[in-house]
Amino acid sequence: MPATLRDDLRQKRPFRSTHEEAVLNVIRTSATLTDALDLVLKPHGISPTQYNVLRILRGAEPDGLCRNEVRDRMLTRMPDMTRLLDRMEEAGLVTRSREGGDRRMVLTRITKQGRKLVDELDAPVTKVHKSRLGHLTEHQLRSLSDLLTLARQAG
Amino acid sequence: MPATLRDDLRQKRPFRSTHEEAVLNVIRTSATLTDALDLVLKPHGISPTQYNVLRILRGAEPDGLCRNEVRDRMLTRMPDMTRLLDRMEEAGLVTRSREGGDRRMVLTRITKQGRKLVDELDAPVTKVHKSRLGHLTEHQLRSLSDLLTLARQAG
DNA sequence: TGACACTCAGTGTCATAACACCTATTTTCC
DNA sequence: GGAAAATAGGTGTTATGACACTGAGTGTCA
Repeated sequence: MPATLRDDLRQKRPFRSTHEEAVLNVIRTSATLTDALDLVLKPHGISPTQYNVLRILRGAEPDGLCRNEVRDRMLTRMPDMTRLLDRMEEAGLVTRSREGGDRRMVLTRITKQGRKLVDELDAPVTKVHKSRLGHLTEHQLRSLSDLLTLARQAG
Repeated sequence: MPATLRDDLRQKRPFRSTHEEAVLNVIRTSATLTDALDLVLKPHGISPTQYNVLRILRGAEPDGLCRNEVRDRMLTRMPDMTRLLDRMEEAGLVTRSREGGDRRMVLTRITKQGRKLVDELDAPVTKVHKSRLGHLTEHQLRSLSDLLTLARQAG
Protein backbone atom coordinates (compact mmCIF):
# COMPACT_ATOMS: atom_id res chain seq x y z
CA MET A 1 0.00 0.00 0.00
CA PRO A 2 1.62 3.28 -1.09
CA ALA A 3 2.32 5.80 1.63
CA THR A 4 0.60 8.84 0.13
CA LEU A 5 -2.51 9.36 -1.92
CA ARG A 6 -0.47 10.93 -4.69
CA ASP A 7 1.65 7.80 -4.98
CA ASP A 8 -1.41 5.63 -4.69
CA LEU A 9 -3.08 7.35 -7.62
CA ARG A 10 0.28 7.95 -9.37
CA GLN A 11 -0.43 11.62 -9.65
CA LYS A 12 2.30 13.75 -11.08
CA ARG A 13 1.00 17.06 -9.79
CA PRO A 14 0.38 18.12 -6.21
CA PHE A 15 -3.21 18.65 -5.12
CA ARG A 16 -4.69 22.01 -5.89
CA SER A 17 -5.66 22.61 -2.28
CA THR A 18 -5.78 20.90 1.07
CA HIS A 19 -9.55 20.83 0.60
CA GLU A 20 -9.24 18.81 -2.57
CA GLU A 21 -6.68 16.52 -0.99
CA ALA A 22 -8.99 15.85 1.94
CA VAL A 23 -11.99 15.19 -0.31
CA LEU A 24 -10.07 12.70 -2.43
CA ASN A 25 -8.64 11.03 0.67
CA VAL A 26 -12.10 10.56 2.13
CA ILE A 27 -13.51 9.10 -1.09
CA ARG A 28 -10.52 6.83 -1.61
CA THR A 29 -10.58 5.53 1.95
CA SER A 30 -14.30 4.93 1.80
CA ALA A 31 -13.84 2.89 -1.37
CA THR A 32 -11.15 0.69 0.17
CA LEU A 33 -13.21 0.12 3.31
CA THR A 34 -16.33 -0.69 1.33
CA ASP A 35 -14.41 -3.09 -0.90
CA ALA A 36 -13.10 -4.91 2.18
CA LEU A 37 -16.60 -5.15 3.63
CA ASP A 38 -17.93 -6.35 0.30
CA LEU A 39 -15.48 -9.25 0.32
CA VAL A 40 -16.82 -10.37 3.69
CA LEU A 41 -20.46 -10.04 2.67
CA LYS A 42 -20.24 -11.57 -0.79
CA PRO A 43 -20.10 -15.21 0.36
CA HIS A 44 -23.38 -14.53 2.17
CA GLY A 45 -25.03 -13.17 -0.95
CA ILE A 46 -25.67 -9.61 0.19
CA SER A 47 -24.25 -6.22 -0.70
CA PRO A 48 -23.09 -3.50 1.70
CA THR A 49 -26.35 -1.70 0.92
CA GLN A 50 -28.48 -4.69 1.88
CA TYR A 51 -26.38 -5.22 4.97
CA ASN A 52 -27.04 -1.61 5.92
CA VAL A 53 -30.79 -2.20 5.60
CA LEU A 54 -30.59 -5.31 7.78
CA ARG A 55 -28.70 -3.42 10.47
CA ILE A 56 -31.28 -0.63 10.39
CA LEU A 57 -34.20 -3.03 10.63
CA ARG A 58 -32.58 -5.04 13.40
CA GLY A 59 -32.24 -1.82 15.34
CA ALA A 60 -35.90 -1.04 14.72
CA GLU A 61 -37.23 -4.34 16.01
CA PRO A 62 -39.94 -5.20 16.75
CA ASP A 63 -41.77 -2.18 15.36
CA GLY A 64 -40.35 -2.10 11.85
CA LEU A 65 -40.01 1.02 9.75
CA CYS A 66 -41.69 2.49 6.71
CA ARG A 67 -39.79 2.69 3.46
CA ASN A 68 -38.82 6.34 3.68
CA GLU A 69 -37.65 5.98 7.25
CA VAL A 70 -35.30 3.20 6.22
CA ARG A 71 -34.11 5.28 3.27
CA ASP A 72 -33.37 8.29 5.47
CA ARG A 73 -31.24 6.19 7.81
CA MET A 74 -29.11 4.71 5.06
CA LEU A 75 -25.41 5.44 5.09
CA THR A 76 -25.50 6.22 1.38
CA ARG A 77 -28.29 7.74 -0.68
CA MET A 78 -30.60 5.12 -2.15
CA PRO A 79 -33.29 6.51 -4.42
CA ASP A 80 -34.92 3.19 -5.26
CA MET A 81 -35.76 1.63 -1.92
CA THR A 82 -38.84 -0.09 -3.30
CA ARG A 83 -36.95 -2.52 -5.46
CA LEU A 84 -34.11 -2.93 -3.02
CA LEU A 85 -36.70 -4.10 -0.48
CA ASP A 86 -38.40 -6.16 -3.22
CA ARG A 87 -35.20 -8.12 -3.66
CA MET A 88 -34.66 -8.51 0.05
CA GLU A 89 -38.25 -9.65 0.51
CA GLU A 90 -37.80 -12.19 -2.26
CA ALA A 91 -34.63 -13.40 -0.53
CA GLY A 92 -36.63 -13.89 2.66
CA LEU A 93 -34.71 -11.26 4.61
CA VAL A 94 -37.56 -8.81 5.22
CA THR A 95 -41.34 -8.71 5.16
CA ARG A 96 -43.68 -5.87 4.29
CA SER A 97 -47.26 -5.24 5.26
CA ARG A 98 -49.74 -2.42 5.21
CA GLU A 99 -51.06 -2.02 8.69
CA GLY A 100 -51.92 0.60 11.24
CA GLY A 101 -54.00 3.71 10.83
CA ASP A 102 -52.33 5.30 7.84
CA ARG A 103 -53.09 3.05 4.91
CA ARG A 104 -50.37 4.63 2.77
CA MET A 105 -47.64 3.24 5.00
CA VAL A 106 -45.98 -0.10 4.44
CA LEU A 107 -44.11 -1.38 7.47
CA THR A 108 -40.94 -3.28 6.73
CA ARG A 109 -39.58 -5.73 9.28
CA ILE A 110 -36.58 -8.00 9.40
CA THR A 111 -37.44 -11.71 9.26
CA LYS A 112 -36.05 -14.38 11.54
CA GLN A 113 -33.80 -15.46 8.68
CA GLY A 114 -32.62 -11.90 8.10
CA ARG A 115 -31.98 -11.50 11.79
CA LYS A 116 -29.98 -14.72 11.85
CA LEU A 117 -27.88 -13.59 8.90
CA VAL A 118 -27.07 -10.17 10.31
CA ASP A 119 -26.29 -11.68 13.72
CA GLU A 120 -23.89 -14.13 12.12
CA LEU A 121 -22.21 -11.29 10.29
CA ASP A 122 -21.49 -9.29 13.44
CA ALA A 123 -18.26 -11.09 14.21
CA PRO A 124 -16.72 -11.10 10.71
CA VAL A 125 -17.74 -7.48 10.11
CA THR A 126 -16.22 -6.36 13.39
CA LYS A 127 -13.15 -8.32 12.47
CA VAL A 128 -12.75 -6.64 9.09
CA HIS A 129 -13.20 -3.21 10.67
CA LYS A 130 -10.48 -3.96 13.17
CA SER A 131 -8.21 -5.48 10.57
CA ARG A 132 -8.54 -2.30 8.51
CA LEU A 133 -8.20 0.22 11.31
CA GLY A 134 -6.63 -1.79 14.12
CA HIS A 135 -3.26 -0.14 13.63
CA LEU A 136 -4.68 3.26 14.67
CA THR A 137 -4.66 4.25 18.31
CA GLU A 138 -7.89 5.00 20.13
CA HIS A 139 -6.93 8.63 20.12
CA GLN A 140 -6.37 8.62 16.37
CA LEU A 141 -9.70 6.89 15.77
CA ARG A 142 -11.46 9.44 17.96
CA SER A 143 -9.78 12.32 16.10
CA LEU A 144 -10.68 10.82 12.75
CA SER A 145 -14.35 10.43 13.62
CA ASP A 146 -14.47 13.91 15.14
CA LEU A 147 -12.87 15.51 12.10
CA LEU A 148 -15.24 13.70 9.75
CA THR A 149 -18.23 14.70 11.83
CA LEU A 150 -17.01 18.26 11.72
CA ALA A 151 -16.45 18.00 7.99
CA ARG A 152 -20.11 17.14 7.44
CA GLN A 153 -21.29 20.30 9.19
CA ALA A 154 -20.95 22.44 6.04
CA GLY A 155 -23.56 25.13 5.52
CA MET B 1 -27.08 18.77 9.50
CA PRO B 2 -27.13 16.70 12.72
CA ALA B 3 -24.11 17.02 14.96
CA THR B 4 -23.23 13.36 15.35
CA LEU B 5 -23.36 10.37 13.09
CA ARG B 6 -25.68 8.60 15.51
CA ASP B 7 -28.18 11.44 15.27
CA ASP B 8 -27.69 11.64 11.53
CA LEU B 9 -28.56 7.97 11.09
CA ARG B 10 -31.02 8.05 13.99
CA GLN B 11 -29.27 5.16 15.66
CA LYS B 12 -30.55 4.14 19.02
CA ARG B 13 -27.49 2.17 20.07
CA PRO B 14 -23.93 3.38 20.44
CA PHE B 15 -21.35 2.08 17.98
CA ARG B 16 -19.84 -1.26 18.83
CA SER B 17 -16.31 0.11 18.63
CA THR B 18 -14.38 3.21 17.69
CA HIS B 19 -13.26 1.25 14.63
CA GLU B 20 -16.80 0.78 13.47
CA GLU B 21 -17.64 4.39 14.21
CA ALA B 22 -14.69 5.56 12.13
CA VAL B 23 -15.55 3.25 9.22
CA LEU B 24 -19.15 4.47 9.12
CA ASN B 25 -18.03 8.09 9.42
CA VAL B 26 -15.69 7.70 6.46
CA ILE B 27 -18.34 6.06 4.29
CA ARG B 28 -21.00 8.58 5.25
CA THR B 29 -18.73 11.56 4.61
CA SER B 30 -17.62 10.16 1.29
CA ALA B 31 -21.24 9.78 0.23
CA THR B 32 -22.12 13.37 1.11
CA LEU B 33 -19.05 14.72 -0.68
CA THR B 34 -19.73 12.63 -3.77
CA ASP B 35 -23.36 13.71 -3.82
CA ALA B 36 -22.29 17.35 -3.72
CA LEU B 37 -19.83 16.81 -6.56
CA ASP B 38 -22.47 14.97 -8.53
CA LEU B 39 -24.77 17.98 -8.35
CA VAL B 40 -22.05 20.14 -9.90
CA LEU B 41 -21.24 17.66 -12.65
CA LYS B 42 -24.77 16.64 -13.59
CA PRO B 43 -25.56 19.78 -15.64
CA HIS B 44 -22.47 18.93 -17.72
CA GLY B 45 -23.67 15.42 -18.38
CA ILE B 46 -20.89 13.49 -16.66
CA SER B 47 -20.64 11.39 -13.52
CA PRO B 48 -17.98 11.61 -10.81
CA THR B 49 -16.44 8.47 -12.34
CA GLN B 50 -16.17 10.03 -15.79
CA TYR B 51 -14.82 13.21 -14.27
CA ASN B 52 -12.16 11.14 -12.54
CA VAL B 53 -11.15 9.62 -15.88
CA LEU B 54 -10.91 13.05 -17.49
CA ARG B 55 -8.69 14.31 -14.67
CA ILE B 56 -6.45 11.27 -15.03
CA LEU B 57 -6.16 11.64 -18.79
CA ARG B 58 -5.53 15.38 -18.58
CA GLY B 59 -2.67 14.61 -16.23
CA ALA B 60 -1.32 12.06 -18.68
CA GLU B 61 -1.25 14.38 -21.67
CA PRO B 62 0.08 14.16 -24.26
CA ASP B 63 1.07 10.51 -23.97
CA GLY B 64 -2.26 8.97 -23.01
CA LEU B 65 -2.65 5.83 -20.96
CA CYS B 66 -3.69 2.26 -21.57
CA ARG B 67 -6.95 1.02 -20.14
CA ASN B 68 -5.54 -0.77 -17.13
CA GLU B 69 -3.35 2.15 -16.22
CA VAL B 70 -6.40 4.42 -16.11
CA ARG B 71 -8.26 1.82 -14.08
CA ASP B 72 -5.46 1.54 -11.53
CA ARG B 73 -5.42 5.29 -11.00
CA MET B 74 -9.15 5.55 -10.38
CA LEU B 75 -10.29 6.79 -7.02
CA THR B 76 -12.84 3.99 -6.80
CA ARG B 77 -12.69 0.48 -8.20
CA MET B 78 -14.10 0.26 -11.72
CA PRO B 79 -14.21 -3.26 -13.10
CA ASP B 80 -15.69 -2.35 -16.47
CA MET B 81 -13.38 0.28 -17.90
CA THR B 82 -13.99 -0.83 -21.45
CA ARG B 83 -17.56 0.28 -21.56
CA LEU B 84 -16.97 3.34 -19.44
CA LEU B 85 -14.44 4.46 -22.06
CA ASP B 86 -16.83 3.36 -24.83
CA ARG B 87 -19.38 5.82 -23.53
CA MET B 88 -16.84 8.57 -23.13
CA GLU B 89 -15.53 7.97 -26.63
CA GLU B 90 -19.04 8.14 -27.99
CA ALA B 91 -19.53 11.42 -26.12
CA GLY B 92 -16.39 12.77 -27.80
CA LEU B 93 -14.46 13.12 -24.55
CA VAL B 94 -11.69 10.59 -25.28
CA THR B 95 -10.13 8.76 -28.22
CA ARG B 96 -8.61 5.32 -28.37
CA SER B 97 -6.09 3.87 -30.77
CA ARG B 98 -3.86 0.85 -31.00
CA GLU B 99 -0.37 2.12 -31.60
CA GLY B 100 3.20 1.56 -30.52
CA GLY B 101 5.10 -1.70 -30.30
CA ASP B 102 2.75 -3.75 -28.17
CA ARG B 103 -0.26 -4.47 -30.30
CA ARG B 104 -2.34 -5.51 -27.30
CA MET B 105 -2.28 -2.00 -25.91
CA VAL B 106 -4.92 0.61 -26.68
CA LEU B 107 -3.87 4.13 -25.79
CA THR B 108 -6.61 6.37 -24.50
CA ARG B 109 -6.25 10.13 -24.75
CA ILE B 110 -8.42 13.05 -23.77
CA THR B 111 -9.84 14.99 -26.72
CA LYS B 112 -9.81 18.74 -27.12
CA GLN B 113 -13.48 18.72 -26.16
CA GLY B 114 -12.82 16.59 -23.09
CA ARG B 115 -9.97 18.87 -22.11
CA LYS B 116 -12.20 21.90 -22.49
CA LEU B 117 -14.87 20.34 -20.32
CA VAL B 118 -12.54 19.35 -17.51
CA ASP B 119 -10.84 22.76 -17.60
CA GLU B 120 -14.19 24.48 -17.30
CA LEU B 121 -15.04 22.29 -14.35
CA ASP B 122 -11.93 23.22 -12.37
CA ALA B 123 -13.46 26.34 -10.87
CA PRO B 124 -16.86 24.92 -9.86
CA VAL B 125 -15.27 21.73 -8.50
CA THR B 126 -12.79 23.68 -6.44
CA LYS B 127 -15.66 25.79 -5.25
CA VAL B 128 -17.72 22.84 -4.11
CA HIS B 129 -14.73 21.35 -2.29
CA LYS B 130 -14.19 24.60 -0.45
CA SER B 131 -17.86 25.04 0.27
CA ARG B 132 -17.92 21.57 1.82
CA LEU B 133 -14.69 21.79 3.80
CA GLY B 134 -14.02 25.51 3.98
CA HIS B 135 -15.01 25.67 7.64
CA LEU B 136 -12.08 23.44 8.63
CA THR B 137 -8.74 25.01 9.45
CA GLU B 138 -5.65 24.16 7.45
CA HIS B 139 -4.40 22.22 10.40
CA GLN B 140 -7.60 20.20 10.63
CA LEU B 141 -7.52 19.45 6.91
CA ARG B 142 -3.92 18.33 7.19
CA SER B 143 -4.76 16.08 10.17
CA LEU B 144 -7.73 14.62 8.35
CA SER B 145 -5.72 13.73 5.24
CA ASP B 146 -2.89 12.33 7.35
CA LEU B 147 -5.21 10.16 9.42
CA LEU B 148 -6.94 8.85 6.31
CA THR B 149 -3.63 8.08 4.67
CA LEU B 150 -2.57 6.27 7.79
CA ALA B 151 -5.89 4.42 7.85
CA ARG B 152 -5.23 2.99 4.40
CA GLN B 153 -1.94 1.46 5.48
CA ALA B 154 -3.58 -1.68 6.87
CA GLY B 155 -1.71 -4.94 6.41
C1' DT C 1 -67.69 19.17 2.03
C1' DG C 2 -64.95 19.13 -1.73
C1' DA C 3 -60.90 21.04 -4.19
C1' DC C 4 -56.02 21.22 -3.37
C1' DA C 5 -51.63 20.17 -1.83
C1' DC C 6 -48.88 16.79 0.40
C1' DT C 7 -47.02 12.26 1.58
C1' DC C 8 -46.36 7.32 0.90
C1' DA C 9 -45.33 3.67 -2.36
C1' DG C 10 -44.82 1.78 -6.62
C1' DT C 11 -43.76 1.40 -11.89
C1' DG C 12 -41.61 2.05 -16.58
C1' DT C 13 -37.57 2.78 -18.62
C1' DC C 14 -32.98 3.57 -19.37
C1' DA C 15 -28.08 3.91 -17.81
C1' DT C 16 -24.47 1.98 -15.37
C1' DA C 17 -21.99 -1.56 -12.67
C1' DA C 18 -20.68 -6.25 -11.78
C1' DC C 19 -19.13 -10.79 -13.02
C1' DA C 20 -17.66 -14.54 -15.64
C1' DC C 21 -15.77 -15.73 -19.74
C1' DC C 22 -13.28 -15.03 -24.33
C1' DT C 23 -9.54 -13.67 -27.90
C1' DA C 24 -5.18 -11.68 -29.37
C1' DT C 25 -0.54 -10.69 -28.36
C1' DT C 26 3.58 -10.95 -25.76
C1' DT C 27 6.79 -12.97 -22.42
C1' DT C 28 9.05 -16.70 -20.27
C1' DC C 29 11.70 -20.45 -20.03
C1' DC C 30 12.79 -25.16 -21.05
C1' DG D 1 11.81 -22.26 -31.22
C1' DG D 2 7.64 -23.52 -29.30
C1' DA D 3 4.39 -24.64 -25.39
C1' DA D 4 2.61 -22.45 -21.30
C1' DA D 5 1.76 -18.55 -18.59
C1' DA D 6 0.85 -13.83 -18.34
C1' DT D 7 -1.13 -9.59 -19.94
C1' DA D 8 -4.11 -6.38 -22.61
C1' DG D 9 -8.55 -5.68 -24.11
C1' DG D 10 -13.31 -6.95 -25.12
C1' DT D 11 -18.16 -9.32 -24.85
C1' DG D 12 -22.55 -11.49 -22.97
C1' DT D 13 -25.51 -11.37 -19.45
C1' DT D 14 -27.44 -10.22 -15.21
C1' DA D 15 -28.04 -7.16 -11.34
C1' DT D 16 -28.45 -2.76 -9.61
C1' DG D 17 -28.96 2.24 -9.72
C1' DA D 18 -31.14 6.51 -11.37
C1' DC D 19 -34.99 9.32 -12.72
C1' DA D 20 -39.39 10.73 -14.12
C1' DC D 21 -44.00 9.69 -13.59
C1' DT D 22 -48.36 7.50 -11.50
C1' DG D 23 -51.88 6.68 -8.17
C1' DA D 24 -53.77 5.93 -3.58
C1' DG D 25 -54.59 7.83 0.91
C1' DT D 26 -54.44 11.84 4.13
C1' DG D 27 -54.57 16.53 5.95
C1' DT D 28 -56.50 21.21 5.50
C1' DC D 29 -59.11 24.87 5.04
C1' DA D 30 -61.95 28.07 2.34
